[in-house]
Amino acid sequence: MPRSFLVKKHLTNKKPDYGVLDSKKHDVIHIESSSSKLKALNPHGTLCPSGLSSTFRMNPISSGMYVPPQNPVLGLSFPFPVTPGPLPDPRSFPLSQRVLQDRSDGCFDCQRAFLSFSSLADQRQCQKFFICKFCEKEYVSLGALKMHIRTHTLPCVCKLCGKAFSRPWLLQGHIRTHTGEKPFSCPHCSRAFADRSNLRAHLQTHSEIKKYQCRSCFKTFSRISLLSKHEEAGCCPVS
DNA sequence: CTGGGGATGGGGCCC
DNA sequence: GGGGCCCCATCCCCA
Repeated sequence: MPRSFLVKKHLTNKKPDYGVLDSKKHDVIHIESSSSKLKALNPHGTLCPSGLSSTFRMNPISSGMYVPPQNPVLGLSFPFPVTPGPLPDPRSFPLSQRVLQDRSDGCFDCQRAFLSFSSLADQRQCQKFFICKFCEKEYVSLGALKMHIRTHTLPCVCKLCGKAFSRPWLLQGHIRTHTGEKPFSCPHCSRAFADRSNLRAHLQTHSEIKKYQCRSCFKTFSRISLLSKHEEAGCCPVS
């Protein structure tokens, strides 16, 4: 359920070793482009001896993508599309790749590796990140991090069954499963729900035109999950 | 297999 | 900065 633009998630299964990062600041590699040519620079701005040919290799799985060897500090790879001429705006990348682009937009004051194109160098900015000590997720604000940490500490405990939740209102919703309280009523039928989101999903069942439509057969569905199942069944091959 | 309800998770926004 | 709420998403289960 990757939805947030704030949380930084690791694209690869291998997580970065921040301890190593802290101790080997000088090993961070800065990768730049010159037109369509790529070169690897060290933090001092000088060309890495290995140069492009030994720094990048073609991804055997995804043609058209260059996948550099894992960053020696972060243990991460930085895949990005290869396009001759002007390089694309990273914001146009799929979110999964944009996360890595965002991650790379730090500076050496932050002791973070970064990956950028020279055409976008002026867009680079110093940006602090707040890292969860439990799972290493990164957040752009301390408040967001504190909120996230609650998902680990689970401070809200149900007195009736002992189940713990990260937020008071999650506990409140859970308590309704004990009390049977259903404050959210459907205006079209007699049904009532304990959760507003579930009422919203229910309201879709009253609508002739559902929110989610198949691109192939134009059949509509009340939930994205139902549409996904429909597409996976083969009605709407992904173009 | 499909559609829908129940329960829950998590980031964002507002006060 | 914290709490409450919103919205979206997902998983599980059942008819």
